[in-house]
Amino acid sequence: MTDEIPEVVIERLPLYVRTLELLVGAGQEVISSRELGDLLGVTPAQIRKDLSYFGRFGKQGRGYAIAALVGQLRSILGLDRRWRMALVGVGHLGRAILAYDGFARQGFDVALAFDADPRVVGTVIDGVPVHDIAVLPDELGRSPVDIGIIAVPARAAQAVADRLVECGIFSILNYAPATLRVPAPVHVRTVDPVLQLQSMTYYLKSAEADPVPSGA
Amino acid sequence: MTDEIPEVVIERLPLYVRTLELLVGAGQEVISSRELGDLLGVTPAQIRKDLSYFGRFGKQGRGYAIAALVGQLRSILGLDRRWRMALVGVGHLGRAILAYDGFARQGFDVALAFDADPRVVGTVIDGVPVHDIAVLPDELGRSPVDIGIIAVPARAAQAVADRLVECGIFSILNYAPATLRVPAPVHVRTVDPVLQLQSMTYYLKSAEADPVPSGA
DNA sequence: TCCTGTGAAGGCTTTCACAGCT
DNA sequence: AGCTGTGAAAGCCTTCACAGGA
Repeated sequence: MTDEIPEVVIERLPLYVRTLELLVGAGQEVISSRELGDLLGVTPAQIRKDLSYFGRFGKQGRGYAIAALVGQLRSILGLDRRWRMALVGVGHLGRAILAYDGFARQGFDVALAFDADPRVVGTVIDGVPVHDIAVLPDELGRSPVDIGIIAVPARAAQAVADRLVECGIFSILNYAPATLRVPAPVHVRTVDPVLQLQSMTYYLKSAEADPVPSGA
Repeated sequence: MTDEIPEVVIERLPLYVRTLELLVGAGQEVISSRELGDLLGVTPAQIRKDLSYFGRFGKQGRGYAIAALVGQLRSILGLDRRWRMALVGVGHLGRAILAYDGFARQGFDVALAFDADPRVVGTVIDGVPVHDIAVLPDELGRSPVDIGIIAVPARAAQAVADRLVECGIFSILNYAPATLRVPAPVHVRTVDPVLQLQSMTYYLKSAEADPVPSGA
């Protein structure tokens, strides 16, 4: 009964949370949709509509009590608990992920790691044990996680995704430059800065051809 | 006269290019919109519609000549040349970016770097000279770049973005967990895996409450 | 027969605009 | 007066469905 809230709305909520938490830290107690919209670069109507999917959090004439709203949104998003993640691939990128403390600071713990290279299997990196990818099902059975992180070469990414799905993983954060096909209930988010650069160049190119974008 | 091609379309083109290049490498010469759609998880109609914004690249009854299509798309996106980038922030993340060869392999060169820390200013990391952020305008005047990469702490990100914009930068790849406000002609793409995790947990949470997603 | 290119339809998302509460 | 919550309108994007070419 996940009553059809548009995915775009869900994807904006973390943005609201982040900015509201900054305001809490700054001591602000109340904010209007207009003010929050200005900070985020979205329209006030969009903020009000988004929030209205989940309840009535505001006070007419005043705005939203920031601390209370943050609490509600964190609870809606499931950010009121910690989440366990398994990392697959401990090459350059995987190691950077293990060394990064930003996930843990936000409640996401990398609990275990996997790799195919026998030279790293059995080691512990930044406190995280590295297992052989072959024992993925065993280890995830013993020590279940909520989220899988893929940090392997593109050519291996689909096979890893398939295995994670087989192990009952429903959420995948994919760092490989590959399009992953997964069954419907599984969610994939891909981190791919090259793809992002490759779409920005379209506008750079157009701008060069037409240095005054307003004209003609 | 950038005749209003929806941004979502532009953002899909690099995806098409990537998959088509894989097929070229595998020796395939022709592909139908249905086949490409299957590989990418999008509808054939969407692929045909997207491509139709730019021309008529297909042959009825046959499909698209892959090599030719890749060439067209790369040219449309501006991927038929190299692009110069400036990195701001050479902390952990910035160094990982400098060490990463994936940008250069795709035609994006980090030409120079900036930081505020006097201990790194003047050094050369992975072949890239690190300048003081204070001389950003001078250095970019001397050695212009097309794209700025922000890899500084969130609290400093907006100020860096403002400076890059002042220096005439129109494209920014932002790794800081911050919402950047920039004037209209400037494009920002943000890389923020935490935000992506924070929206996936919504679905994990719902699934736990309702283990059989299909039921009433 | 197979598949593209494309108007039209359909569906989804954003924005408007205002009743109603503080 | 100020601001929310929300139906309705507008706008945008995707999908349909088919004419027409190979």
